[in-house]
Amino acid sequence: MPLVTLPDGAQRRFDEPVTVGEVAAAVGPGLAKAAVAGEVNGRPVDVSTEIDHDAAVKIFTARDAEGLEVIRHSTAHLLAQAVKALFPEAQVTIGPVIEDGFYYDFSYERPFTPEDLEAIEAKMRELAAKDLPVSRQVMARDAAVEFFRDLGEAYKAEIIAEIPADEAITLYSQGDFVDLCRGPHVPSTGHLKAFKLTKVAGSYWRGDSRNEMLQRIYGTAWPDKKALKAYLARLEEAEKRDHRKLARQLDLFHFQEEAPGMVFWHDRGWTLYRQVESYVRAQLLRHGYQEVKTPQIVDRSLWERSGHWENFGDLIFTTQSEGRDFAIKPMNCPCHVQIFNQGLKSYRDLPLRIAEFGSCHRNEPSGTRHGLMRVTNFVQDDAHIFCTEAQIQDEVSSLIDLVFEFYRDFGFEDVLIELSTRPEKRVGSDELWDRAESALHTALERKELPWKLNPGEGAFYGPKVDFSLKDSLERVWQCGTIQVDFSMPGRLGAQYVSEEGERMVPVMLHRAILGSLERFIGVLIEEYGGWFPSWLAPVQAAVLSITDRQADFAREVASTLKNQGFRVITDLRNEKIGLKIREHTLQRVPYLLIIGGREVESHTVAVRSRRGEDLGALTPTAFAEHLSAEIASRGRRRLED
RNA sequence: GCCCACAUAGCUCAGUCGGUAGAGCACUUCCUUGGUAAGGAAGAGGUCACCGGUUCAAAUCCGGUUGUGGGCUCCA
Repeated sequence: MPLVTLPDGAQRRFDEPVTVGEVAAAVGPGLAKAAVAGEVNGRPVDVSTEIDHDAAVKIFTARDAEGLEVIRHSTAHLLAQAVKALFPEAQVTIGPVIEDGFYYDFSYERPFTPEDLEAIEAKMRELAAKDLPVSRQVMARDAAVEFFRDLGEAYKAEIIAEIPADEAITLYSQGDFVDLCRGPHVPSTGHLKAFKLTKVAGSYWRGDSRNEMLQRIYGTAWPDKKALKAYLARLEEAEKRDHRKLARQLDLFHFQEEAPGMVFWHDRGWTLYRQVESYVRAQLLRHGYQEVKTPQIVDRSLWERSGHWENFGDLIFTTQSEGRDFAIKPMNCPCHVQIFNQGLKSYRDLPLRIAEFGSCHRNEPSGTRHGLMRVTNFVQDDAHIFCTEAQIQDEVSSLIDLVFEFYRDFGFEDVLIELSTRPEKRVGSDELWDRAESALHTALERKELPWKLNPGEGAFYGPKVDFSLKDSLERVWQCGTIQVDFSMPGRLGAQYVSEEGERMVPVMLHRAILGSLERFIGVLIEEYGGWFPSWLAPVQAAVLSITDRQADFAREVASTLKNQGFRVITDLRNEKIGLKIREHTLQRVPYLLIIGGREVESHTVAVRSRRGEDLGALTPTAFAEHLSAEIASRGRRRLED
């Protein structure tokens, strides 16, 4: 006699065990038809799952996040079914749900072509239209291994063989296709109505580059056609914000073949870069940092002592001169230790914060470069904090605050935090790692921020907390990082004299907040879609004349504003005002100051925002005051408001 | 490094079956001095990424290299 409690608190008693689908039917026929999965006492289940005890039951449709996830998962199975139907030799491996969709990895003798993809998608539609029932069955592990081995599915058999022997395995089948799966799944393929295969790619079996390459097919799935269309439109919009595309349109920077992964910054891009740099520099001053500059090329022996040569030797650019081997600096920390090592330090000097806009070169594996996001030559807003073990907690804690202050000032709210712990290949004793990891862990816990654990992903010298931001296509890029390092100061001979007069080895915190200025600016460009707030905009105002007769006054207004430190250009060309407005608006210049006969007469400028708003006539002084206030508030207050 | 795709004028792109290349915008010159998102006319502009092969003939077919894009792996 199960008593079923629904999410709204309503209860229903059934005389006999019922399925989730029957519960849905009891609520209403519409729900029964739309149900794709359910939840019994918090456990995700199929619509066909039987309930024989009192239980809290939820029923999911395509409109629920949980239901959509089931749809995507089931669409991945549909994809596998279609591939097996068209390419019987292909072997299935795994097919998880990801953001906005799913993928499935296949082992096949050749890569799938775009034409294959079309054929597969057509087959998927055909199978969905047949509305094949999806059924679940339980099998003993060993039997399941044998079952898949007989089918010639070596990968599936390998996966199952790793599940404990006493665990029962669930299999889902639709038509003649059977797959290992925890479920739940939609009751029948007819529930899969809006999907599209998006791309083919290679991927390694078990994500290990030593393994064979599989063929991965990506797809997206939605509750209905309208949502699918909206998603595709959103993708298209996001592509317009691609920083590489905007770089060309806004004349920010370029790359060329002769210097792969190294930026040629144009005037406007470099202006943006300098604004970001000035912001950081001002913050360094406020927060007790020294700013230093260290050499670009340093004898290889220093990198051998620091351990970088051993760990990253193949990625370090080198150069020889007069029989000496130099490394082109791949990072700044060993150099900062050299500065620390000059003169004997006292515990009174700690914490000592050494910052640098450090230009680094790394010969990244080909295939990893990506616009500004992953480059060969980049500048870190790097700093190393030398401190005692007792000071770690406070330093890390204020660093986390600082990271969030920076990101907020640039307009980022969506920050992902990860704690990465000791990797297999590392230096330092386990006891040191315990202390370093717990320092970061405690700091995060005290902030009560959401964060994710990344076991084994730390640097070779210490654990780290990473802060990541997303680009326009929701790709995640690591920007900020805070790392605790008990090893390198000792390796490189850093010491200070303690209160007791003993020589001690300091702890070193590595930290970057923006990460690389290149990457950060890449994300920044996409975040704003090129519509930078005035404090960052490469050009803050353009003075446009209507005819030649206003040229002198226009020049005068521009030079007055420039003398006050504003970034202003003039456009005195013999062109119609409409064309000038169009061009500077497309360049996203925040304010257009238009000068015709009337303005010359009244000593004003007609102000137009890049959004097309007419802000009326202002004297140059009044405009300057407004713009100053807007810049000082970092865009939180706009002249247009 | 691995898998797939791509590389044609400054930009965005077309170029069929292998027969020495085309558009729009931008650029230059001239006309136009026009009040809030494209005024008009004319002109110039290409070793079809690079190297090699097949062919009477290659932007086009084949191989390689480099770069770029989408993923995978990596990222101190």
